Amino acid sequence: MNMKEQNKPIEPTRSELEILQVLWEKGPSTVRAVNDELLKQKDVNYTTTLKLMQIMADKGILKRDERQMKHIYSVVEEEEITKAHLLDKFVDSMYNGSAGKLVMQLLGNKKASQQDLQTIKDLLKKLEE
Amino acid sequence: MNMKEQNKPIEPTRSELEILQVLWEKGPSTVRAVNDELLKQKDVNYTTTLKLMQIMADKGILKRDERQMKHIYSVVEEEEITKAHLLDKFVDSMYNGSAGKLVMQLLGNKKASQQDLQTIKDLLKKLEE
DNA sequence: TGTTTCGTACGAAATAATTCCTACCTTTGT
DNA sequence: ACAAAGGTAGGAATTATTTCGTACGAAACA
Repeated sequence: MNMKEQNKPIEPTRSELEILQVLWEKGPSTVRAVNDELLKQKDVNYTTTLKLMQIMADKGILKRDERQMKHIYSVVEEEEITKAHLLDKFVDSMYNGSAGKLVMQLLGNKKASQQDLQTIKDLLKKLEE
Repeated sequence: MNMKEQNKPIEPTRSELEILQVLWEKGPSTVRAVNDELLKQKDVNYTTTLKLMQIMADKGILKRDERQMKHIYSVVEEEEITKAHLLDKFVDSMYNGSAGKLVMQLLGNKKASQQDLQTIKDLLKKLEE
């Protein structure tokens, strides 16, 4: 019944992304749990979240375990895969595909902490080998 | 007449982003020029692009020079500022604010070329000073 | 000058995304 | 057994975004 399109990478909408983030952080969850999480950030009705998650399941972004009355939703695609894809798209469209340019901007920003710098240095060292 | 909201950072929609990209690359342009550029990627009607750019001007994302019949549109905010803002948002929402995590993913990807790596190393060296 | 081409303005239609109302079922607690 | 609380399912309403038709003015040119 579901019109899944597993081949094409997903393009979550803004709201869908919010839900993905909760599920990434919390792991498989009920709609209630996701909604409670979202409520910490914004005002949202329970059935709105329900509907959204149903739609996402329909699209194949989420799957759910219906064995219990309280359905458990989880993310279909690996978190890292989805993020990698979104990052690629971001780099392509914003930095013309140049990862270097992106990092340059990132490090030029306040966003990069000392710890980040160290992480990156270590990573580079590892890549040398 | 314009409902500009200069204070709040802009949240361009998907289509608006496409237009911004053209303007970033080509500099101030007519609607015709932007549309021609977009046509290389997708099928889009001239008046669609016109309308979109008018809306963007209305929102304060673009400004235009109406002195000539062929209006010239340009981007209001510095390219770097907008990109930095979008990058920030991306890091925050996808990597919980950790620039390090993002770079890790980036370097783990095929997306980072040898040149990118060198760029990043040089940048790090410069930051040390 | 007349007509064709190219431009803007603007409203409205078509789509996409988001939100919520209502119905109805199950579980829980009295 | 009954009421209250908490679930799901769907449709419908709303809002945001995208697309395009039509009107009409200015420029190009035969």
